[in-house]
Amino acid sequence: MVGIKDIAKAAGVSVSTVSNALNGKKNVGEKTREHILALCKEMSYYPNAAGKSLKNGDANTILFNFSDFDRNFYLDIINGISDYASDNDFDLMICPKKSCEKFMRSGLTSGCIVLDMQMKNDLLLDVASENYPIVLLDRYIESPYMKSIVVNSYTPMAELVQGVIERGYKRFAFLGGPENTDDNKERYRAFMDVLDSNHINFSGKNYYSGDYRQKSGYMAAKIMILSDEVPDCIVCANDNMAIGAMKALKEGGYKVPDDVAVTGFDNSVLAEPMGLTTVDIPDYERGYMAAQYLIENIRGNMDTEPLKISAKVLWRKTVGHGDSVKNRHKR
Amino acid sequence: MVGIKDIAKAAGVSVSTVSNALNGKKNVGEKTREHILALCKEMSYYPNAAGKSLKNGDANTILFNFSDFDRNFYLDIINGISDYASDNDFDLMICPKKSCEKFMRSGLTSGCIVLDMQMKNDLLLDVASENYPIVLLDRYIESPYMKSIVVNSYTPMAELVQGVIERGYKRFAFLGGPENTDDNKERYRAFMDVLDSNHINFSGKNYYSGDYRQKSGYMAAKIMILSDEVPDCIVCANDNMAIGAMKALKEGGYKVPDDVAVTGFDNSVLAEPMGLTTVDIPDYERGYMAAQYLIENIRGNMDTEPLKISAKVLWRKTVGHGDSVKNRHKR
DNA sequence: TTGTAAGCGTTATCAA
DNA sequence: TTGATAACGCTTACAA
Repeated sequence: MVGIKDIAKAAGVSVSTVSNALNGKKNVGEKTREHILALCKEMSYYPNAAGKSLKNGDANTILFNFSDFDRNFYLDIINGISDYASDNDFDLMICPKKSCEKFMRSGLTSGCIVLDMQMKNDLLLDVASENYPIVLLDRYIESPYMKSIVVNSYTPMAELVQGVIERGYKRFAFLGGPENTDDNKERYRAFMDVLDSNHINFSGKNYYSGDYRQKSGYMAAKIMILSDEVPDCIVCANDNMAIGAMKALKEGGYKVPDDVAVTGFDNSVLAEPMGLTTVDIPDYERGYMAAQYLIENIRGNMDTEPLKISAKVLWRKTVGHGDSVKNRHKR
Repeated sequence: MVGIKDIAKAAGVSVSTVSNALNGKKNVGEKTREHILALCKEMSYYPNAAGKSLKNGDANTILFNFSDFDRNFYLDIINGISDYASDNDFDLMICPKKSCEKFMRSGLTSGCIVLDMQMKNDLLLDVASENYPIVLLDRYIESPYMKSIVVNSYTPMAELVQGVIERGYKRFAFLGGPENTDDNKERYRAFMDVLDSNHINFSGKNYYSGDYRQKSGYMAAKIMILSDEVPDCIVCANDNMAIGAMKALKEGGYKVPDDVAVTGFDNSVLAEPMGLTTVDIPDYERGYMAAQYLIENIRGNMDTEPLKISAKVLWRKTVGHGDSVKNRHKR
């Protein structure tokens, strides 16, 4: 691999002059600079990042960590991060969980955006520091070096459930995600609060526990059908599970929304074409913001005030009018 | 950041002993080793990757490059790569186009899997070398240092079109992807060949050019409708465009498959829930294989024989029986 | 079994 | 305007 030395030799100057030329320092003659730059291009020289980072510790690279490959909104988030980072001359590295700790601690990156429940709190608390700020998505950890960006799930979920009730639906099931995640808890809390304030009873056996994947939604709905406990409306903690549930309902001969209404959360790529009523989370935007805060924090303007962003209910055709459901019960 | 020196000082030994202990060299006393390892854990020491890679050039990291954030099968591919890499003690770095060249040339990675049409041939030819093998997905470049893994689109597309014809469909439109991509060319070629061998005429005005995104499929179908050129069957070069086309058809009051049949390609997450007839490409598997070949090539067992992998037609409900379409024409 | 020292590619300091 | 040199954190001969 061609290094700075080779360029120096070819140009007949010292390595420091080459380095200065490349980094836009002004202590180098115009002619020399041009000559050097031309040579670099010609010999296709690229600075070795390891040497660079070793010397000045400054990586100008941010890390994004994720690992649940089923949740395809990641691509939008990455897109947002990527845009902001490259506008600010930061490189972006993306890592699945397995390699992530290494890259966080290796000095190759100057900060990290974390969206992965598998990353343990202890680890993050240990890694985060003055010189290695972290931005958390969908999660909160108290630390002077971590900023949280969390979607306010409560408000839109409350609006959604209230709207469903107003449309005449009465008997609910809730299909939850992983129980340890903050977003699932919040979505469920909103659901319960609205039912309470409408004096609608909800018994624990109508809570079904899933993992945000289609299959778990499918299984949950299968169980409802087999045990003859199909409700008026299945409120799901995300779209994937809602899609899974719809599939099972269809197989079981139930019509959505005539027999059962279904709601999701996320507005994933599937939601719009399937007509799923759901909540839209601005993924590109939160990726962009995450990168923005991270880079500011790296630059020393530490801001770790937790941030809530808002999301919007999208009414689509998987929720109709409860009346039709009532008719079903009558017959 | 705690470095090897700090550990050495704390353990009362030299840095080389620490290094030897960490790298499992046998010239270290049992007691010393244990003591050192314990200290590393305690002080949460992690080797600095820059120093390491600078010294021995050997990064044990592979790079995956992509950038079209709309194509969500990437996640499956990444999953496959990630699994093979971590089973073989390689780290995985993922990069959008913008940062990719830097990471290829930085010495931080020892090889790259490329799935991004925006990466120019010239660049790849320049980067690839004995010490930096590349695996290309969906693309072929002649080079002693690059291996291609390409999906055989021809056979399944031919099978698909033949099947559609046998079901009674006669008038076709083709909705193509980016014209410069090999996979689009091959899909179109198969389509044409089968039409030819069935003596079905196809006029150029029924070729619509898209970019693999939903919107372009939507626009194309809108145009068909507005110009009253709706065919019996729209064969699309990928699923996204097929979904877009279906949306436009629906809005225009056309029923799939009763009025028009639609086929896709990719078996994306959308295909199954929407009942789209398509071709399934084993994404996880090809990611896995790409990682496998790349790592073998890095290890010096260079194999650059281009590889074709096969894909399978999945018949679903967006293709019915051409008879119903014929009825429509009669009325 | 352990320590010393050189060197990987870069940049910063200081001297020429 | 340029060049020599030290330093970054690590590994590896080689010496002790």
